[in-house]
Amino acid sequence: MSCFQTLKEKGYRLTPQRQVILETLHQADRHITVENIYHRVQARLPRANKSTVYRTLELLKKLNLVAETNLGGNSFCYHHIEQAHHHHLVCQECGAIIDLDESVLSTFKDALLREYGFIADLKHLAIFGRCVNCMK
Amino acid sequence: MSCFQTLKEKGYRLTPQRQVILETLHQADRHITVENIYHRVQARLPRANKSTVYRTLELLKKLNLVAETNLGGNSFCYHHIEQAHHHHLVCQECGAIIDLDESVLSTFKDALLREYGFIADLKHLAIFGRCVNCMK
DNA sequence: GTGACTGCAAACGCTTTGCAATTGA
DNA sequence: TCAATTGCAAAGCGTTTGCAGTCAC
Repeated sequence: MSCFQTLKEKGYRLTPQRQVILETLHQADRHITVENIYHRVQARLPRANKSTVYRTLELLKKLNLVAETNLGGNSFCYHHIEQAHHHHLVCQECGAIIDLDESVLSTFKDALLREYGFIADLKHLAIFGRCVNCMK
Repeated sequence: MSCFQTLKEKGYRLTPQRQVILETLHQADRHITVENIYHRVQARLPRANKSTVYRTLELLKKLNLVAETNLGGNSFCYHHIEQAHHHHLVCQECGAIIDLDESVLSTFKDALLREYGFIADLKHLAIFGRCVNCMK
């Protein structure tokens, strides 16, 4: 996996814990909570500790390998940064989470740059509202 | 203040604590943290307790009188919902928070409705990125 | 071999809750 | 009056940290 290389290149060690956490993030095709990551890691490395998960996520965030998102709960969600969809429409009624393509945002980003000189980093965006089904 | 009426109409009591909290939210022209609200309330009601602030904010949220926003820190920010600016551009470099007008978002919201049938509730939006000054 | 990394346990900060006393209507 | 509301203290929960032992390189 390419992120294994990235770790090594930057001088970080490729420990089993980090491998499993990275693989977990890849396998989870969408957002995933710390709790969830921890459980999946523990299934493969029973002695693994939650602090390691937190510390690894912090490292991966720093290396821009994962993105941190607040989807409305008390805890954060994470996803691997190479994934196709980086944006979420979160239905506040049924909790559905719809992936949103980058392309939809381009005109909006352009407007922000034009009007405010602001370079929007929309990797972590979550938009709240009500989905099609709940509008019926 | 109109929100005093709203409280009463819905059968809630207008206590001094709630008055002061509401006034504090009005006086704070922008987002304000629980900690900040608490300090301002305490200045006027020395015996006031932080749980009261939390409980009042929860009530006001339920009544749609205040909006809760996560501006990136560990704690949430609040602002009175009648205010003109509901959106924030948060500079991840210098921490600057720029108010963003609703109008900029209208085309974006329209696109979401058109493409996904999704009614976006953009009252609480915070957009991360880099501001003009930090781009120099 | 050695410093980066981990597990453990304890601390931390924000938020919530149970309960008895208080108070607005 | 009396249920809604408050203050207080304690618990809850996600996250962070200090440290001694371990392990990748």
